[in-house]
Amino acid sequence: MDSGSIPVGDLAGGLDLQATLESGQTFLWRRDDGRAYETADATGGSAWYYTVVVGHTEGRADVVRVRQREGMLEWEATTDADPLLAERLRLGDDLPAIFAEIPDDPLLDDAIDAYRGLRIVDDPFFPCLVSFICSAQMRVGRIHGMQTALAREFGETVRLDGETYHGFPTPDRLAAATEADLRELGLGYRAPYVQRSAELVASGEATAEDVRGLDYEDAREAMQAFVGVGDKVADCVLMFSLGYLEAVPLDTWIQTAIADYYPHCEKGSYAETSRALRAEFGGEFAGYAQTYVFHYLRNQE
DNA sequence: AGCCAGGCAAGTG
DNA sequence: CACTTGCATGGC
Repeated sequence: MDSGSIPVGDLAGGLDLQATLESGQTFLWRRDDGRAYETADATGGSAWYYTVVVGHTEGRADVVRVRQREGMLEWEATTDADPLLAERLRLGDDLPAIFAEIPDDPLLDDAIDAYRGLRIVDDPFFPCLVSFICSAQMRVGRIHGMQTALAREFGETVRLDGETYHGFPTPDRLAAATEADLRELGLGYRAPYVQRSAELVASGEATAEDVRGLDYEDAREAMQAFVGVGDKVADCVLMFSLGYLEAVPLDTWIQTAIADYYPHCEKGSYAETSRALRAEFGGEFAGYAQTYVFHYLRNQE
């Protein structure tokens, strides 16, 4: 077991680990105090979170545990987690510079003040894709539960200190699952979408490389080659895995925010409304603004 | 009991 | 192109 700590007080804009991991942008981390993961709560501030990383070390999966305490991001892992955490948590993002690009308005100011230090994540593509295919018409807590179930049933196991951990399943493994297998895990009508998209990735018929590097709106179209991916899911994967920080996923919460705060942005179609809200949120880092607003609104009664 | 949740695919006009 | 319908499931 390796360990280390990263002084996050020195980072531009700091870090709020709990908000970052529990804001519904990643479903690959679990809190090992066993508490609910549905919304942020006061006890999560120094909780341990863990994930299983597949493909970081040749020939095996790694376990990484982190917690934030006294200005440090402390980690224990079966590998050197410093570079991994810097990538996954986008510790290099200059938050003050990003906030400077986001306009001031009452909602954005409140949301950013409430969760300053929340960072967009950089998740691996396939797990992120599957997570957001599963997200359709589903609450955050249950999406998280589905990914846990997928890992438990189909993921590679890692044993450490007498505990068994499960990594996220590979495309091959989920492509080989049947729709009935996946329905048994509670995926509902999303089951065939996950299976068919896994086949596309496993066969190479559609991959992240078809999308990476395209201009944002072309990338959003290209994402829809995957089954179960429309405009909204595409935007989530683009932001949380492929680094398109201008993406503004229009989910039900954001639609409500548009109606309540930005009615002039409602243009009748996803593409036009998204474009208008992207401009309203300052363009280049509009996704950051969107993610703060989503987390903020979702945690208001 | 009904309504809702980080929507999408398929069918129709 | 826009619009409508069907789709799983658990929590409130």
